[in-house]
Amino acid sequence: MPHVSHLKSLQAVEMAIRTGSLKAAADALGITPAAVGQRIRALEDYLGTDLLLRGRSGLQPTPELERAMSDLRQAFSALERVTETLDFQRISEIQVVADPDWAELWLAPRLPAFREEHPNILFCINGAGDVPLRLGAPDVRVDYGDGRGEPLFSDILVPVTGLDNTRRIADWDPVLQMEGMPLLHLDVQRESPDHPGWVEWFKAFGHRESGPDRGVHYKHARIALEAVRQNVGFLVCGLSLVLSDLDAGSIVTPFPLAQHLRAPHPYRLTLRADAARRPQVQRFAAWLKAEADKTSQTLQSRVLSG
Amino acid sequence: MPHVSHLKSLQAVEMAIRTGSLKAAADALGITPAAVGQRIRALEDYLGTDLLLRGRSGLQPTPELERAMSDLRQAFSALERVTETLDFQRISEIQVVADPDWAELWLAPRLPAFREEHPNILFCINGAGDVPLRLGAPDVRVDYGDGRGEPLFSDILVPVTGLDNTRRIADWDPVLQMEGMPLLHLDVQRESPDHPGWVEWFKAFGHRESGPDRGVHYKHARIALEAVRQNVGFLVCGLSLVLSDLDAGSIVTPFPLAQHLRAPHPYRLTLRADAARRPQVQRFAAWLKAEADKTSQTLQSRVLSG
DNA sequence: TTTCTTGATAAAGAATATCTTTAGTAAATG
DNA sequence: CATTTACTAAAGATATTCTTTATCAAGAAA
Repeated sequence: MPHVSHLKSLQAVEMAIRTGSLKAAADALGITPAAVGQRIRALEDYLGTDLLLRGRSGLQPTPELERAMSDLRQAFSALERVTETLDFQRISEIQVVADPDWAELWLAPRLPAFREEHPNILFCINGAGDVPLRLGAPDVRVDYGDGRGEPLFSDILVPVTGLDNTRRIADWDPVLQMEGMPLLHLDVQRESPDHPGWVEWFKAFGHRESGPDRGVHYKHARIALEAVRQNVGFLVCGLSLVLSDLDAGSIVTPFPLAQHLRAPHPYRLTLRADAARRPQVQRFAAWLKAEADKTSQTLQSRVLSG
Repeated sequence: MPHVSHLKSLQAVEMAIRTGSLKAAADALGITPAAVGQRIRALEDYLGTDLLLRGRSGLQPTPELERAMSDLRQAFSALERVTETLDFQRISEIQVVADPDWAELWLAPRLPAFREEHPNILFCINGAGDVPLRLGAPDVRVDYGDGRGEPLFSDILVPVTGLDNTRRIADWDPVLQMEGMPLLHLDVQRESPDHPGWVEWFKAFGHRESGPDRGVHYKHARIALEAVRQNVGFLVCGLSLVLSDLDAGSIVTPFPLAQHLRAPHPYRLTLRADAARRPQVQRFAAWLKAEADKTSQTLQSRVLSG
């Protein structure tokens, strides 16, 4: 019983004939043209026969190969059905627990792009999503802090406000511009030194001397930002969480971005050891890191340019 | 267009189902059971689904795999037809030019074993064989001498004779036992100092003082050995060329093998650069070297043990 | 039961196969 | 002609794939 060898070579040959050129085959297979050529030549060497006529602009099977082409096509079309069948069934869910503000304001707007590419992957994020919460440790955690876990990115904290409020600043004291302005805070900003807020910002950059901790406190950044959009007041907030608002113009940064505080800690990613083996989780993690890198870049350039 | 990945894993899965066990699949594929398990698990990990139920004494496809099995079988049966078609066409001939005595007496008796394993490889050895001689340099050369080429083995030269002649020795002069005995020679032994014969042997070990170069001269060792078998006389000959005769008892070595001459040169193998790329030639060369090594071993142990 | 055998699995390192890179060639195109 | 395009060659880097070795579990035999 002759067992089949040179599977990848056969695949390359089939693809080369199907697409009509090594380059096109290479693209289809996600490798370089040189690699396709090598695969094919390996088989040709093994057989001691040429298989492809590399004619001018276009490939042709030699008579030897021609006799096998029908079965070859059939084989790979069957294999494609196999992978399609298997892939289709490969539903997978990922349980995510993350810092609530980050999940709502950074992850949520980015996730649809990932889900479009991976419709088989279902999510449960902080208990809500496609699938119900499961007991036990989540597959993926993203926490703000100095614990373990791979850093994703470190945020930049800046004052933000609604469109109308910027004008109000201009009308007031040119030095202590924020004096008397309505301040908004997050609960964590008074509860934890890891979350700098107005108090720290005024200390660093001035603009106000009295009652830096006065004003409304919100539990969730999303709610606070909603208030900001409605010109309720001024909030110190992670720049990464309002990038789309800034682009849309629904929120503005009233001060130069050079006047910012660095978040004391990064957001950190941890995978449950068990889950880290699943390719779906690996892909999600890789995507998270890539997106986080993009955000890092964006934060950098924003701070530098304005 | 989803291109097919994990080809080898799919092959392993198909074979495992077909044969009913990882071990059997491993044998069929010519690898170890552990490797089969790894291939399969790689795919299972990738998909995030189990594919095989490793039940007690027998494998079963999971429902997920079951849905793909039909196409999977079809794919690999088509691939087997492909390789059969291609393999069938893969006739290949190897042109060999070699020392005639070596070719007739060493290569010829060993070659059938190789040809059994490689029925697609046809030979033309010194102009004769499956296929006619072709013009130009041969694919493989085996020469005796000090030229270029990889040494195969160095021969050991000893006196040989037919069964009946051994008794005659015992009847004669206990010191100069060979005095008066009929000597056989090869043409090359008088024409070339690279081929020691009786003259050199007597000089080294005694047993005769007069007319060491007297007697019949043969062109081919094969003919000379035929005469030896018929008790025509005594011949100094490469031990490697008479191993099967010694085993069969049709020829004997009348003196202790310790009384031997070393051939001044080894047999040497050279491949035409062009031909060396062909896998068939590579396999033949590898086989030659392996057989030569065996012969080396055999010569060693014979000389030492008796 | 205990012991032996067989088949499957895990981990680690070795051996290959495979890919990318870089450079170079020949045909097609402007 | 000069340029582009597709393919090829060689070398080194990277990954996969395999073997080895040891262990485990289950069934067969003592």
